[in-house]
Amino acid sequence: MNQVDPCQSPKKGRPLSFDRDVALGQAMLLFWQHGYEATSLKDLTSALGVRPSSIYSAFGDKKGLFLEAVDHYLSGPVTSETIIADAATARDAARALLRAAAAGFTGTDTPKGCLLASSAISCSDAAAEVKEELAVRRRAIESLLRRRIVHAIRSGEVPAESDAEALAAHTMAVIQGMSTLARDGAKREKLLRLVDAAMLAWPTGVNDLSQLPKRRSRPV
Amino acid sequence: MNQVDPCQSPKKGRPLSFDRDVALGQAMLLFWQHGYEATSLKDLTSALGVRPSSIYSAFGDKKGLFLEAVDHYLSGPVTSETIIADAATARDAARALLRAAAAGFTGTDTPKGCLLASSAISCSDAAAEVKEELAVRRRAIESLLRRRIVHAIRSGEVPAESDAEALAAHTMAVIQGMSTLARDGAKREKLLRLVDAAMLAWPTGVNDLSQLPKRRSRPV
DNA sequence: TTACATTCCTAGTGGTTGATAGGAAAATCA
DNA sequence: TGATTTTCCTATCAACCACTAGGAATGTAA
Repeated sequence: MNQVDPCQSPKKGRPLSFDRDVALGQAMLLFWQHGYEATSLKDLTSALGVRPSSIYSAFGDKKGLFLEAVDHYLSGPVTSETIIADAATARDAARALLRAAAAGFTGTDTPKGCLLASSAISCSDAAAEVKEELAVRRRAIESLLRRRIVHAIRSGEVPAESDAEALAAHTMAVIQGMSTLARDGAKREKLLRLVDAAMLAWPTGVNDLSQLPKRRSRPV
Repeated sequence: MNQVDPCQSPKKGRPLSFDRDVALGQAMLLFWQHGYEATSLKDLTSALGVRPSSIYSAFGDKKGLFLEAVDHYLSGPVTSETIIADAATARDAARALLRAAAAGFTGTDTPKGCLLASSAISCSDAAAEVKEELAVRRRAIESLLRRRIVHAIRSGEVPAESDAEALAAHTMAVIQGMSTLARDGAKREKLLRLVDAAMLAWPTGVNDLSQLPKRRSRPV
């Protein structure tokens, strides 16, 4: 109780010589490009301009730095969660996710592909925990999308005979596959056409509310 | 000229103490599970029961062993090439590829996922050549499928307004995405339903010859 | 039996890995 | 100023990495 925000009262000892968020951004880019295990401490110290002991005192160990870099990657104004929550329909949610992925995986000033999808697909036994942490985050996005589709089926927005789990898994598979295609050199325009092809897997019947005229906010 | 098959005339020196194909199979399983860089020479020598010097004299170096293991992985009675060539339609080719992937990525006595899709997605600069070799093989499969679809469009089997490149890329993305899903624990039954969902992206109009009665081999 | 060709085994190479010990430096607080 | 707290820098650790030199072992050919 009576605990003050430590960010308002300056700490006592020697201040950090580097910006923690900037360092995380640099580390994120390195892990994004080369993956978790292939990014060495030497790579990190060189890019961040920070000595090893400072990294260890600030982030614990390499795994801690990586997981914070992943959170840095997943944070931001637009996330999978906000995309799914803000979409008008479940189908729009999937399409928005796919389009955001196509764009994000082919940025001009970032590595190609997806950090979440490519940085620890295969690894040594020593990095098994890191791999599982990424899997947890991937499954969380898939689960969120699946629940959105289930809700859409219950409300009649999506035909009842649709397979929510399969639709969500298909969307996630396309996202992760696009990461590899982007790393292999696929251009953004190709990925966007891939997205259009993938979206044909979604039912567009009479039950698709997005095809119907909008209901007025106040009934007449 | 007058060169005899060296396999028929036994070589002179001390014979190999191990079966080369068996060793390749073991190496393939290790690379399949842990990827290229995370599989160490120690792992290989332990599993293969072969000393380092023997590995290097037989396969050159780690990269040579890996690439031969990849060829071992891609060889076999059923390959992507045979699947695409044997399919009745382009749509059947894609579906057969996807189903074979779903089954192959969830084998009970093999690692989960796809060696081609997971063993060198991200790597250090030292392994860039290996990564590119895998990308070449992935692109070859995609190119084969795309040409099959282009041919199908020209023959009227697939609607003319279809995007062959996008359909092929979508199929490859789903395959690579299923590899990650399988590694994350997805069961075969789930992947097969994912395949059914993905195949809904294919046009099934009046131009789909697979929906029409088969033409007799001899015209009446 | 001898010569030769090839492989195997032992023991190591230099280099890199992630991580750390110990003391100097830089800030606040009294 | 002097005490305290925290971080930074130098130097280094043991373990592991892919890889190899050199000689013993094991086969064929004459």
